[in-house]
Amino acid sequence: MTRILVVEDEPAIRDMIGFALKQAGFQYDESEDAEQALAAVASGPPDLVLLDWMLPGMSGADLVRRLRGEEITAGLPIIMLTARVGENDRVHGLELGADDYVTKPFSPRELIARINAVLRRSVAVAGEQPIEFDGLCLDPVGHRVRTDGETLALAPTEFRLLHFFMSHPDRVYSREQLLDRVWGRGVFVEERTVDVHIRRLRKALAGRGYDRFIQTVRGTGYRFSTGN
Amino acid sequence: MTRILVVEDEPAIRDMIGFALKQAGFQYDESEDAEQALAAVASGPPDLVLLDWMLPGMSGADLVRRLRGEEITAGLPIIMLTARVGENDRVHGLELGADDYVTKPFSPRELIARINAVLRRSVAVAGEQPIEFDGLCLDPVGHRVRTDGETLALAPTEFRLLHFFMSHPDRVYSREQLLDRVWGRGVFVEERTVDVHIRRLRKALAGRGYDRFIQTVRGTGYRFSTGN
DNA sequence: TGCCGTTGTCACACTATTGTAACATTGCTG
DNA sequence: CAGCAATGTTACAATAGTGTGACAACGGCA
Repeated sequence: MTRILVVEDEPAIRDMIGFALKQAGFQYDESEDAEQALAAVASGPPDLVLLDWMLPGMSGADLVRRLRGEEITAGLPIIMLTARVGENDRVHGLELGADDYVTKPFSPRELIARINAVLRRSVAVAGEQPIEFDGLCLDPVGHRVRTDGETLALAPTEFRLLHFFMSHPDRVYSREQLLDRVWGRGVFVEERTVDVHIRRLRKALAGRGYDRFIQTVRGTGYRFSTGN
Repeated sequence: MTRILVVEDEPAIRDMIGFALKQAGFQYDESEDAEQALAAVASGPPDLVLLDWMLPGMSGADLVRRLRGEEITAGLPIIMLTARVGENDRVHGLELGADDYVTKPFSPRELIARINAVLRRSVAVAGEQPIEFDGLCLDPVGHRVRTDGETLALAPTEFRLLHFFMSHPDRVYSREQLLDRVWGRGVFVEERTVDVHIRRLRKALAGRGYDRFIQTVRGTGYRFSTGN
C-alpha cells in the first residue's frame, strides 16, 4: 500500500484530497503545517508528499529544502500544490526540488494522474540504486546481495522480502502488510507463511551476523533495522 | 567536465534546465534553434544533447537525423524533450535515434537522472569498441568472439545475445526484456525460446569455462557477470 | 534440387522453491 | 509458576521454474 502524506492547512481541500486518495486506493496521513509534517515524516517516511505551497509558519518551500537536506528523505517524491500560475513560481518550485506541481483549482483525476506519474518515475530512478546497511548491500539491478566480498544465495521470495525491508528500514510491518507488499495483493496464503520466510531469510543472513537486522516485534510484526 | 548542449527555443524552460544542469555540476551551452545547434556542435561536439522536439524552423526530428548522419556526431547521446505523450511519437523519437526522451512537464531531478543514465550507457557501450571480460573478447565490428587464441563459432542470434550481455554486464534481464532488446520489439516468440538460446550460448562458451558468465537468476531472468 | 546451418517450439527431466502443518520454544499475564 | 498466545523451527509434498534434447520448418547456397 502506497502511503501519501498530505500537508495542507485548509480543511476543505484536505478533505477533498483525502477522498480522492482513498478512492484511488492510497493510504494517507494528514498534516496541517510544516512542523506536523516533519514529525510525521520522522516517525516513518511516506512514499510521496503532497505539499501546499502556502502554509502558516514554515512555508512549503522551506519544508522542501529541509526534506531534501536530510539523508533519508532526500529522494522522497514531492508534489507541490500551488495557487500561483506564474512561470517564475513554477520554475522556482521545481528548482527547489519538487518533482511536480499541481495548480489550484485541480481535479481529483489530475491529481491522481500526477501522483501515479511521479511514483512511476521515482520508482524507476530510486528503485535502481543499491541499498547498503553496515556492509550488507543489495543491488536491485543485478539482483544480488553482497556481504563484504561474498554473494548470498537467496531464493526469489527471500530476495523480495529483504529488498522490501531494506527499502523501508526502521518500520514495523504486520504479516498482512508484508503479504500485501512482498507477495502482492490478491495472493491468499497463511499469515504464518511470513514467519517461515523470515526464518529462511535470517538463516541466509546469519553466519555473518546480519540476521540481527531482521527483528521481531512481538504482537505486531517484523522490522528491518541496524539498531534495536 | 561533462558538456551538454541545450536546444530549446523557450527562454523560461531553457533557464530552468540551465539552472538544474549547473546545480548538477554540468557545463552547458544553449541554442535557440537547430541551425545554432549545428553550428555549436560543429565548433566542438558536446557530450550530450538535450533537444526540444518542437523547434522553430528545422524540427528536432530533422536535427536528430542530421546529427546521426554525420560520422563524428553519429554516436552522440541525445535526449528529446517533448510535450507529446502519444506512444507513436515516443516510439518515433526513439526510432529516429534519440537515446531517451523526457515529456514536459518534467522535474529537474528527473532530467538529471536521465542524463546520468544515458551518459552511463553511452560510456559503457561506446559503440564499436571490442568488449573484453577475463579473456573473452567480442569484436562488434569483426563480428567475432575470441577466447585466448581461438575463435568461437556463434550463430547470429547467439552472437547478438552475447553482445547484448557483454554490453550490459551485472544486470539481470527478464526473458521479455531480452526478447525486446535482442530479438527486437514486435517479434512474437515464446519466452522459453530465450532459455534455448541461453543453453546454446552456454554450450558454445563452455569448454573454456566461460559459460559461468551466463548466470541464471531464478524467477527473474539471466545475467552476464564475471563474478557471482 | 538437395544439403546444411539456424531457429522456434515442444516434451520431458530435474531441481529449487514454496506453502502448510506439526511440533518446539519463548515470553507475557495474572 | 501455570497457562496461554505468539513466534521459532523443522519436515514434507506440491509446484513452478529451468535445463535439455529432439524435431520440423525455414532459408541460403552450391
